[in-house]
Amino acid sequence: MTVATMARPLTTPVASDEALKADLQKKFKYHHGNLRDALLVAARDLLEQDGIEGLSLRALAKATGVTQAAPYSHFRDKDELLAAIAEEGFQRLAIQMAEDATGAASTQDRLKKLVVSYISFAQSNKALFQIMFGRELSDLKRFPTLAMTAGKSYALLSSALAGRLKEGVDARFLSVSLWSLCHGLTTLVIEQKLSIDSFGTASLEEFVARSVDIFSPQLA
Amino acid sequence: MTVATMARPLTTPVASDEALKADLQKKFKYHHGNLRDALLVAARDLLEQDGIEGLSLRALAKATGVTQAAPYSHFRDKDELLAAIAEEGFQRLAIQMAEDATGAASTQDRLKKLVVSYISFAQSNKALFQIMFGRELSDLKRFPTLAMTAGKSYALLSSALAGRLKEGVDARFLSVSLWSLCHGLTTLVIEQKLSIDSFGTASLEEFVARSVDIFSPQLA
DNA sequence: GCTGTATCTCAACGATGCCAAGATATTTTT
DNA sequence: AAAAATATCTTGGCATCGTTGAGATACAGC
Repeated sequence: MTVATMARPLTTPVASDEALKADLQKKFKYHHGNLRDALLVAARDLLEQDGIEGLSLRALAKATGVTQAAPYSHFRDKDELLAAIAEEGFQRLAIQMAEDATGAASTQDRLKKLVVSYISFAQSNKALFQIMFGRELSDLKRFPTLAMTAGKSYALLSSALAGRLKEGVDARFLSVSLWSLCHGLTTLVIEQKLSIDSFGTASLEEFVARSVDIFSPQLA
Repeated sequence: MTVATMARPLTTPVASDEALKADLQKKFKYHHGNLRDALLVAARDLLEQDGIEGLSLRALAKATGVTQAAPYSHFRDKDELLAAIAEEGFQRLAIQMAEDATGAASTQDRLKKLVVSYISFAQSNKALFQIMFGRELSDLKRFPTLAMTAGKSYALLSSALAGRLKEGVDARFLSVSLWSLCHGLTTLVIEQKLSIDSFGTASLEEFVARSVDIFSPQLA
């Protein structure tokens, strides 16, 4: 949350909520003046409130005080909007992970912190995470920058492992393996396929710690 | 595929495609006679052809030669249909996994075969798998049998580990951990978040084998 | 100031999930 | 066997959604 407002160098820059609100206070103009950003901000709010189902272009238009067709001046279709949202999400995820993992004592510790951060992000941004990794973005080829941005969080995991592996261990194999565990646990928790009662906030960290420990013998 | 036609003791029994086709050949009656099953079969076909987006109640109605509102005599809403589809999917998944893992030489071998079976199922039934584990089924409380059936495939993994752990290793922890890795890898592959070029059909099995080997030190 | 472009409104299309009322077949009851 | 009750399907319609085309209005560059 604060992460996003603090970190401004996004490829899809979004005005802070405060500045945006001031923008909306301006006397009504035929031209909104900042509709694209307003839509993205409204989308973030709508996602938090009503989840992924509540996010419709019409609802977004109404939230920004504009007619249904207006968004189409800034996004070719809904997918393009979702791609923008997802890309911002990937940026925030990578930033939060990097932040949360600073000052790690060891490679293992860094891995644990990265994974916990990943899961935490998903938990506090469930709908956003679903957009980022769901099947709403069908044509990945349409949004080439998306895949690149999405790779940043994986790169954090991957580079945390690089050069710290026991001889003979394939780096790519191990990082994909760990990412799979991380991502699988996340989606299962988010989608409530795991009885969460056995994972309190604290015990989830412990779970991650023990999981990463399984990978430790592969490290130098 | 053949698994489903061979194994008939499903909680939601579905007539075989052949028998169903014969059913449809019958002279048209005002009462369809077997609409519920026909809808589920048509849904399976539609899912394979057009994916999850193409699966609409209206398309299903048209496919079974019936008007839009007819399905509502058998399913309260779309979610109830999806739940039935998902439940059948979970049954098939568990059956296939059990089949594919028979005759395993060791615990490790059995685990590998179970995981590979899981991924294979998802690959050859992408849309179905998405329904099973996606967010379409919002209210899990509405379909209490679903969670139970869904647990069967996990139970296979879990019981393959039971009693074969090194002393001091928590069974639940390890099975959830392995399942997370399995499920995460699956969704990432399915959703094309992993560059698949590095995973041929053969090399994916090898990847799974190596992943399971990471867990081996935890086994007795 | 004029022109061109970007932005937004208006009205509409087709598709979707869903529902109420009625018609028709099947089952149950008498 | 006749009648009543129920299950199943049709008809017509509602609201919502993404999307589009035509036109109005503001803005930018000349």
